[in-house]
Amino acid sequence: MAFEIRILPGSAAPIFRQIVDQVRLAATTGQLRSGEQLPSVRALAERLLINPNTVARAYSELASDGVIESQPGRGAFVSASRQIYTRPERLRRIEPLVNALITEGLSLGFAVEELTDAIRARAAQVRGKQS
Amino acid sequence: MAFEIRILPGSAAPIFRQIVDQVRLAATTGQLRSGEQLPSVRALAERLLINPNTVARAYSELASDGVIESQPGRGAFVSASRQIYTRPERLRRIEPLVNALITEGLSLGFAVEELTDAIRARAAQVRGKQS
Amino acid sequence: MAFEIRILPGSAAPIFRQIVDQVRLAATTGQLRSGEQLPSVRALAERLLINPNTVARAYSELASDGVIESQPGRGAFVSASRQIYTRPERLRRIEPLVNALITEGLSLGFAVEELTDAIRARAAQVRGKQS
Amino acid sequence: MAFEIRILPGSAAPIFRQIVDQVRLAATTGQLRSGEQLPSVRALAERLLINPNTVARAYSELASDGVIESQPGRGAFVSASRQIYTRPERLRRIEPLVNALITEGLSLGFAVEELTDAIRARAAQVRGKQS
DNA sequence: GTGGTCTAGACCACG
DNA sequence: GTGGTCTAGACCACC
Repeated sequence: MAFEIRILPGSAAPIFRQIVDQVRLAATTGQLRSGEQLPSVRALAERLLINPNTVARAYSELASDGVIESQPGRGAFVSASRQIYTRPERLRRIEPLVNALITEGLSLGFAVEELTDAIRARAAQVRGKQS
Repeated sequence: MAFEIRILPGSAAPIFRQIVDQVRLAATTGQLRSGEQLPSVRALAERLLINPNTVARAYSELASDGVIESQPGRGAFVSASRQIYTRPERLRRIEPLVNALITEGLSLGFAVEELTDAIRARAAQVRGKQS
Repeated sequence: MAFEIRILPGSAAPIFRQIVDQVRLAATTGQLRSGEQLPSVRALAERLLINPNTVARAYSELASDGVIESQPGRGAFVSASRQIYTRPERLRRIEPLVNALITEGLSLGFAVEELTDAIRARAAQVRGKQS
Repeated sequence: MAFEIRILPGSAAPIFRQIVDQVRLAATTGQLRSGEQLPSVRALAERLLINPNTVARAYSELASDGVIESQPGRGAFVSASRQIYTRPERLRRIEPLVNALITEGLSLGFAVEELTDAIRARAAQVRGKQS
């Protein structure tokens, strides 16, 4: 598997959130294929040197979001990809992040073009990892 | 004053952060002019039905960010706008918001162009409030 | 750790400011190394016999100044040192202290050379603590 | 009189402190001569557009410091200049300002030479006003 | 255990 | 009246 979950120790984001985000993104971009098996809670916790509860919480959130399916005793598997949110719901979910970027960005003195450029650059980076 | 601070009770953002963000954005877009006086700590607390300490904390953060100047015994006033952070620091501060938008946006199934369009649209809205 | 925060009860400086200044200076001189963990909010409050909120406020200011990074649930750690303010902003921040020293110093009858000597002597002392 | 007290409205220093400092400095540098009469409390308050209580407080502090002598009904006069503090006392009084400048200056990334240069430059400015 | 936020209420300096 | 500081005590999210 080319896909490796990584925890950034200096990050402000909580560890369980980092795991959730990485798996969700990988599943969306195709880095993780539908049906693929994730490492077990215990194995991942050991590899990342973190508390198993933290991994369990991440998997639980992923399962309730429909990204993975946990089959007790067998493991966790990537779900068949599907749009789970309607377009209005997706807009509702992205809006606060757009607002935060605008507020912080303009206050820091960035031009709108600099922000959109940064988005494109970062997106290219992320997509580049796609296998 | 056309400018009114509003607290959204259901918001994930803490109250003091909502105040800071609204004042910063208003100062950036020119809705609040340099030299203009803000409502007093106690007055704003009363209007928003929150504790004066919460407002004081917001004002204190705005002062250390150079957005306002607090003059004990006199009041709080909007500063002349200036760039206080170095470019690397500004990039460092905007980066997590760019990452969050990309991660969440792509996971939700948005195309990169949809995200940059949303940024531009929201920025135009915000700038439109400028008096 | 050779580094010990101390509160001077008779000092004009507020408690949270004394903490901020001591940590900032220690981080600058290398007495506190990048990555090093600070005492927890509660532990330091207990040791200094002050309210945890006061320590929390000091840590929060240090974090927004880029001196430390607070990781909820993990602790507070010294950041890699970096220049976060533009040169005009740095001058703006040092100016009132220069003015205060000049005004008070000359009024007390010190010659300018005596003041610069005192600066150099004190700086040497401070740097000497470097490990 | 070449000497004019000026209040900087944007300054963080309290108004009474600004008055005290300017008078003390002027008396030390000879801009105000021994025996010279100061404006009356009411007159100064009117000219500076501030509360008479504030001027009265400044004069009272100056009088208790021996810089001026208030003669009820006649006005306030600059005292004969004299060293009122012993050298150890003068050092004791200047020390916290030296420490503050070092702490803030080094934390901001200034070199010691930059600080002493700033002191010299500012002192030259102040002395230049001398009549 | 960790840090973060909020409330309530007190006291101070300044104008 | 203004803002600034501190205490006490509560609740939350995260590990």
